[in-house]
Amino acid sequence: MILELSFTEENYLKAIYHLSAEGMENVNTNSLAESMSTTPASANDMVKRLAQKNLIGYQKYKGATLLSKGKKVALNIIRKHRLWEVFLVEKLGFKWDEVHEIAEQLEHIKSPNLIKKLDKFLGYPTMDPHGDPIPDEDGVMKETVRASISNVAVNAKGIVVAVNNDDTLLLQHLDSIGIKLGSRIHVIERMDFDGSVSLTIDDGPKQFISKDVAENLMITLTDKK
Amino acid sequence: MILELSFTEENYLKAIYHLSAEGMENVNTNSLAESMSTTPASANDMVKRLAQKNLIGYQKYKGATLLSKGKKVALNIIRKHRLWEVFLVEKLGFKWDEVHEIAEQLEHIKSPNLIKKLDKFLGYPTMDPHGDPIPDEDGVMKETVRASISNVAVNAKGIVVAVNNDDTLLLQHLDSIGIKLGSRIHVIERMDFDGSVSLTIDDGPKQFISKDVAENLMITLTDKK
DNA sequence: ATTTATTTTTAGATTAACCTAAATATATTT
DNA sequence: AAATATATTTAGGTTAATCTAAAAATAAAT
Repeated sequence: MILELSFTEENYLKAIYHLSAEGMENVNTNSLAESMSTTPASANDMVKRLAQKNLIGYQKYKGATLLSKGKKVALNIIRKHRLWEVFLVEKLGFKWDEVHEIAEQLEHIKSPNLIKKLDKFLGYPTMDPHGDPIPDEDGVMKETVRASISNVAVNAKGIVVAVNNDDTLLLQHLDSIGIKLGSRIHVIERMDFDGSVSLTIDDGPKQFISKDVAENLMITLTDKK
Repeated sequence: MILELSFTEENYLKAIYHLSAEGMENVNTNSLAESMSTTPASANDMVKRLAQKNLIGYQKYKGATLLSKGKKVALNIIRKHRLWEVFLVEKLGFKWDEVHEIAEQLEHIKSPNLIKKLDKFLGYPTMDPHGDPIPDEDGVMKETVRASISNVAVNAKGIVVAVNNDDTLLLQHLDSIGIKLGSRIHVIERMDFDGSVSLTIDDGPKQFISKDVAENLMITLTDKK
């Protein structure tokens, strides 16, 4: 049987997934309603509907949990969302912080073939522009590791997700060499004697940063397995 | 005021546009219902709704016509549809006859900025993979001219929309040199003494076709103005 | 010019997704 | 363990988009 879900149903499943991932064992009605910007009554209606379709488990007053079917749907939506974000940033030139809204729409386009081809077109990325991992077709995500550039292996690729220091001079320096949140980093070499690092930023020319800068730059990378 | 239309409303406006373009002065309820694969009662409901929003003109028993506001919306949807089709074919490698369904979904994504950037990414195309013209941001379409390759100017670019002959040998020949409906043709040279033509197919290597073949191949091209 | 056929409209229902307000459970305090 | 607070559910209603069946208007045919 082909499972035809509405945009709303898909969004609820996604919200339940995210709340679960944040540690909520049983997703309660109020959190879900808040996360969906709606009323508890509406969320409750939807929870009943999704439970009846065997996408989530639910008992009165006990909250909701994704069942395998629902989890698969949620991860597929997240996969689509993140792939589209990569497309918007890398192909269309959007900034990493402009793409969420648009991806929220694109994630509901129904065509497995489209996503296969998009994935290929993008070079099978494993991470979105925010540094979050992209689930594969079976819903499997590579673990995301967050580390300072001074600690990652040579040849590592990752995305800048934080700067551990709000020193104006550092921020200005980063700006001048073109590093910002969302920048794609490829670490090329680390000099032993002073800990400085050579790397590329968004596939640009090779650049050098000092140990001091490297230590303050956090990137996420996807670990094998 | 920001005009927020549902997918359904957008689809009805598009259908009314297409029926009008096919020569129907006042779009009647039955045709509209058929074109939307729904009942006359439903089409009638929607016509009333669209008329109330000043998108179409409508009088009982007299059918519907697009008003300027509605026409603008319709042309914008068509613009988005056709740009997405170009993307699907040229960037993702879909066949020209596989993209309609997906573009029907993508055309409803709301983000003017997205379409601007997509248009740029695609190199500001003026024609979709079926040879239909793409309206610009103001809803203006270049006229589409349909002509045999033996008649078009040297340097013309167009899309194969018909083969004026169903001779099996011709069709096999076209197949062997890689010409099919939807192929992008760039005419490079025409030899005066025998009427043969050199051209590229989908930006491939230069190829030659005889006068006989050229005469039977119809392409569309967009005319200046 | 009636009759017949077709088209269009209305009336009345249904379903998904929402809402508010009230009722009921569960949790937390005292 | 009562009382109070919070969370959850139910009851009842709304709107968009659909439907079927019947009524009304227009068009076509005899």
